[in-house]
Amino acid sequence: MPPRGRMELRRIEDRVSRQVRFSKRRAGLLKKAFELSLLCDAEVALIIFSPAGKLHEYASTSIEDTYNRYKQFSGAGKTEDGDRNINNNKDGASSDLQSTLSEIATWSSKSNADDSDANDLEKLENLLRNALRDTRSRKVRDQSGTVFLMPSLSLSMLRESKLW
Amino acid sequence: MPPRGRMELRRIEDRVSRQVRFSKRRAGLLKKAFELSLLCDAEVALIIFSPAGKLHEYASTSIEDTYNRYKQFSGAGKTEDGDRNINNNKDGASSDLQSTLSEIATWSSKSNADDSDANDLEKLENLLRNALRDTRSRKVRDQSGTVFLMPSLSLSMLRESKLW
DNA sequence: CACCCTATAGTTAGCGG
DNA sequence: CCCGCTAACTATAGGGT
Repeated sequence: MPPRGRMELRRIEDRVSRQVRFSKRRAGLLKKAFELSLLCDAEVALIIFSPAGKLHEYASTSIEDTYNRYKQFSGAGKTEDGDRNINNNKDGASSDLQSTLSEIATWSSKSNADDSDANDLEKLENLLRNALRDTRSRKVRDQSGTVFLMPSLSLSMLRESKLW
Repeated sequence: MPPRGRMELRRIEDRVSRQVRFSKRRAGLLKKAFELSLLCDAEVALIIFSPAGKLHEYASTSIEDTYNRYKQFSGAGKTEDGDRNINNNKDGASSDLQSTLSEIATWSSKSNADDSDANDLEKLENLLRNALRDTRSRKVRDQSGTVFLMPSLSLSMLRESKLW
């Protein structure tokens, strides 16, 4: 019944309606931002001020960090490519564990893990999950160039366990 | 064909697929951000760094202005309470999480995660598993099977998430 | 503001160019 | 990367509680 006609793309005049729409769309936007960062391994920072002046935010790492990175970027040329691969690996996946661990390190340094809200907790959980998966799937090459998988615990095994 | 099965809410492993999805979802997110600001007269700032490190942004006014407004705000009228009680542990398990995270942080700072041997990797894996277990122990399931988090701040988003 | 509900507009995964 | 396509999923307007 609702989205029956096409939505008009212009400011909603009715204050009540505008506020309601804001709440719903804000939630949707935050969710999308979260999904983008998680699914695509992107760094996202989102700041929203409601028409009433209330602050809402989302950050895959932290608003400050991302803003600083933004400033550096826009200050220099925007054409530079990946600056996140400190140790330039050929397969790219190798640096993921490292960056994930860095995120966890940053997270833990916030030192409020015990009082975190649902958002933060979920974020942490995903970081841990990713890191765990990376440790398991990590490929290692010995001197002869042979590739083998690092240790233990298969995914299916973990999935069956009570941990998951 | 397209979204045939349900989307799994976790990092996309395939690099090509991840990049493609990033492009599409980035466009969608930017559009949503624009619509929110226009329809609801909200001030929105959005910064996105692609997994490859490329910058994308949207701002209803300007990134700088909105960030400055954000900085003034942070500390005052935020909707979430900050980390004022750093040492407010509710139980013993909480501090375990914290200390585990610290270990992981230390571990990551060794900066050779990619080249570590099997023993170290296994150690890391155990740390991650413990931390993950701790985060999960905070989740509660009611009689209807609905899952929610102990530290409140309800999030319908989380409830609908396929992560749980 | 929170939720719930429903019909429908909008978004998008996976492919092919 | 962009563009198009289609099926299938998601977000959401409007209304009620």
